Amino acid sequence: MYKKAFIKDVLARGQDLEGSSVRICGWVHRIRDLGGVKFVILRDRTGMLQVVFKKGELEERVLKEVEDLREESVVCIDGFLRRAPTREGFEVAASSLIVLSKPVEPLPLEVHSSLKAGLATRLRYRWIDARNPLVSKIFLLKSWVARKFREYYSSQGFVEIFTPKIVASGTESGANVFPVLYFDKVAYLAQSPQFYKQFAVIAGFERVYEIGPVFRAEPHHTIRHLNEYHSLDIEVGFIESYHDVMDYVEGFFRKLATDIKEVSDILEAFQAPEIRIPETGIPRIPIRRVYEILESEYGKRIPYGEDLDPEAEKLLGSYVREKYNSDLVFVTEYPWRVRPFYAMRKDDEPEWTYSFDLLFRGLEVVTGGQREHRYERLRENLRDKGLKEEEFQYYLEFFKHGAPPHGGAGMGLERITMQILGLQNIREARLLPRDTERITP
RNA sequence: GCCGCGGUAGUAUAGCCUGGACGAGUAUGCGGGCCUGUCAAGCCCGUGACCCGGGUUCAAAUCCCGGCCGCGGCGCCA
Repeated sequence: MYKKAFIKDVLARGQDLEGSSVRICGWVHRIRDLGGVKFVILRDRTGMLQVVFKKGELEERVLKEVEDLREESVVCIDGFLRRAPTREGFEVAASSLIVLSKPVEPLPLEVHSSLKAGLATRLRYRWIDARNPLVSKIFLLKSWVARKFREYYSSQGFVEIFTPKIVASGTESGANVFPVLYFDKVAYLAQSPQFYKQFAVIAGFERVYEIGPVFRAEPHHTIRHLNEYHSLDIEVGFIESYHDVMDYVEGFFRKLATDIKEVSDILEAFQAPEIRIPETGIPRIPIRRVYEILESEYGKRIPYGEDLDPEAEKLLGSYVREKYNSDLVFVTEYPWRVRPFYAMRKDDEPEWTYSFDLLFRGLEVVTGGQREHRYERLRENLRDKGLKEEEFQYYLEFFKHGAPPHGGAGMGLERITMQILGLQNIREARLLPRDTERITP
């Protein structure tokens, strides 16, 4: 290994290391060449540190080599750490330089100002864009959210599962799936692990979670949709009502809210506020009540029994922010006509379902609910939706041999990341986004 | 899928409405030079662009049509 320490760790031990020799490796962020003294700002994943090459302090030969450096050259530098009036309080007085790689052509994007470029350009040259410390922080946060997800659900007795992404049919109508050639058959990329996480519960694992890619063939042109994204999925058996599912979702968001201090540096960089959840819990408002609130508070009319549109979600977001001091709100009991066939309908009001969405700062980030686990009811639901039973035969079979009452939720990892940081476009939260036109790099 | 806006050096922009000194400006990058304490280093010299195709016109970066691409709104969703 060329590299022993990250810059952040060197700086953290600055007191102890002062005067002793260190090696740091990374990318050349900036070069300030004053002739007899040359400053190189070296950057790695964890931070930046100034390196000084000074005439009289090192061999002439090394000083010459520095003149060949370009921004984004990859180097290792040996030197000793000393105090200096830099932002970090320290600098490395270089004694030698190892050049591991040098750009073969001018950079199409400048790392330090990449955010001034258009998103299309940045994504085209994402390997350079992502070196921008602010950009990389998005993915450090995303990684953190995924880790918290695993931590939380593991601690609640959930088992991580890994389900197929090549499937025989869509989970609903099949209209928005990507077909793939599977030997001599047509298969599809999974639009959701829905059926298989239910399968896992029924197969006896009781509580399961999965982090995996999902694929949506919708030709949307918005700042909140991707054709490939990562879904945080849970499914849990032996629930008494869909409120049990919401409790588990709420538990995860509470963990995010309380542990967010671990990544406060990232939040600060984005000037993002902490996540507000009231002591009394995330409000749970039936959609029929939401219609009333929207109408009376904002004069916004949603046809009774229809889904909320993006404007309605934003309005509701600011409503709960003011009324409950909450960044989050559950909208519950969605109409049967806008929910999939596997949703459980209310016992007394079959036109409404035991389902919910979770809105985070006015954007839908989670969908969930109780599933219909009763074989005959499930068949009825299919009929009601005008779907052909044959097409869901393999799914229906799961329910023939003992299925506990269960429910679950799917959460959009990129949407959660986007909302925590206040990103303006979901593509920012995906290293290599797939959208209607973009399949490279 | 429907609708709207846009495409100028590597990057980001000015110019377009009102066609003509636009021979396309500026910043940054890139190439070169000066400089021993910079920190968005500075200063000097150089380099480099009107998306593609067609049309209107004496004349098109500018107006019109088509295509491709980009951005966004809606629908759908996480």
